[in-house]
Amino acid sequence: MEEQDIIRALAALAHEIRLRVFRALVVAGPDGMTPGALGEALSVAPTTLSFHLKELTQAGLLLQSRDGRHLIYRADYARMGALMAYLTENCCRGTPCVEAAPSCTNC
Amino acid sequence: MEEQDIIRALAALAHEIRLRVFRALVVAGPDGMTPGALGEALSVAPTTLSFHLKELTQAGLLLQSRDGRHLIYRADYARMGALMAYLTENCCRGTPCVEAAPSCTNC
DNA sequence: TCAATGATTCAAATATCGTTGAATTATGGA
DNA sequence: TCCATAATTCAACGATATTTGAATCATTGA
Repeated sequence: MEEQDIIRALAALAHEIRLRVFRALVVAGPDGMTPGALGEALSVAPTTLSFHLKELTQAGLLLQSRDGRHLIYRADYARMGALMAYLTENCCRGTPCVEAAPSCTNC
Repeated sequence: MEEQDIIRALAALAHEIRLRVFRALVVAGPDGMTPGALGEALSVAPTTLSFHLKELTQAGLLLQSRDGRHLIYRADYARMGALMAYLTENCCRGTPCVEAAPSCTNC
């Protein structure tokens, strides 16, 4: 991932609705969720949700597919992994960082 | 870290200048850097840099101290670690995530 | 105390982001 | 084909964020 891709992904996640949408989809797993289900679960208007789903998708964090008249959004785990790797790469160059991020070992 | 803290930190990092400033300070380590040195290294005007340093500091990602007439900024590794932990916490709930983020094991 | 240096704050202009309702596209079933 | 459903796109408005030069604050050394 290039610097601009990282910035785009960070910007996409740096919004209350989008962060909640992304987390909901991470929890939902491979089955993903429809905009209708997400909108109901998070109490977000269809138009507003559509705008944010587009932002997340264009940032590369979500994958979209269709099932009949439903669209299905899923978290792109590989992309999230790449973002984590980029941040971790810089985070772990110095000694203090290793001590400060012990949770990384959970992976 | 609360959701709002996470959003603030992500928003702070989601900007070209601020991401470069933060990375420069991570590389600089405990000694930190002055705004003058950062401005020269990254070719950013003093006023603009000051604005972004304030953003990063208020987001909790930087620590500020004074040495004579120089200010010294340092990356807050603990905060960065907490941010990584929050993202990792959600990232690692499902199986796909573990496979997608192998670099986490470098920590 | 005064001048010089390092850095920030302020105010104004520009650019970008976020929300909303109305209109539009896509699909499935009668 | 026609209607209902699921979701998006469009346009306009208001809210935020970013940049810039001028002014201000803090500190050191003469």
